[in-house]
Amino acid sequence: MPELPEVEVLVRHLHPRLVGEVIRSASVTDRRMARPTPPARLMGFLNGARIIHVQRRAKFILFDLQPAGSAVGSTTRVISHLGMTGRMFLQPVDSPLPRHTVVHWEQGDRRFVFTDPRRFGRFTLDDDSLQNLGPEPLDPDFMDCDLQAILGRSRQPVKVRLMDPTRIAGIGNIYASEILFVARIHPSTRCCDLTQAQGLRLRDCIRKVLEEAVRLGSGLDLDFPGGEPGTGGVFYYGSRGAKSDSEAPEHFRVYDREGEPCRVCESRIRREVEAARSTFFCPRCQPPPRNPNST
DNA sequence: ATGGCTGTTATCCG
DNA sequence: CCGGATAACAGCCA
Repeated sequence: MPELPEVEVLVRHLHPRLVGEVIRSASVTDRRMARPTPPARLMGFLNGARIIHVQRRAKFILFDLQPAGSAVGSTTRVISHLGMTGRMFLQPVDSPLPRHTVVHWEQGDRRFVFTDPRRFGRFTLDDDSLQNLGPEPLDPDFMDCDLQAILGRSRQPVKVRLMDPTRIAGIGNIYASEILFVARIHPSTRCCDLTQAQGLRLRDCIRKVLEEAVRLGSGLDLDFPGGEPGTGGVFYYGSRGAKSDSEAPEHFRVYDREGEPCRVCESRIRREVEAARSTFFCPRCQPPPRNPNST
């Protein structure tokens, strides 16, 4: 369940371990992940390339590579996405290749591995997905943006729009619910009915909730003793997928807590479906919007 | 055991 | 153009 915070934590983990390394024996085993780039072309770029930079944009992970034999300063960018089930980690080169490995290479004495059982992810040279992304919630100037203007005067529920990457980058299904709870805004509130105060509060809560999640995730050890997640540390720190509390440092406020007591007022958390996605909220802390015509 | 649910996003419709 | 539905897929849980 990688959303912005998980991807941010992963990138902070990978950056110092990858930058400066030279890629050997790269293999891209799934052409759907690489589409529309032919896997052979991608492997050609990877082999012998030096990793110059690893960064996050929205939920995308960008690898800037200096291909073998090319001048210093000329880089090629690989755009990757974890989809719903993607994982990236390093393992000893003599470890068995995990199931569902879609990309792997050797660097130094370790192997970089990208696994994705559901194969909703990407690993490609095609940068189209980067063209229409909204502002980054963790950028300093995000706190100056006019969120009401960004969301627009749409009748669409605010929860659905929060998850629209062309409006704001990086908010997925889990954090959309979490953010609206902290902002005390009902998820089905139409964007056009948001008050100015709600717009300001929502912007501040987006930042606050995502920053907090990054901070929680930053304490995790992503070096897995056996070379594979689940054998030691953890990558996903959501409520699903965690085998124990120690593997789930994050306690969601509302997500996946239907029927459980609100941590603020003890009302039962409710689940509703917006645009075919589960949405969780507290009916008391997040009252439905008053009909704007009634006053 | 079967079927319904799941993190994302691109693409298809009306 | 907008918004809703669907598809891509495997695993997990009831």
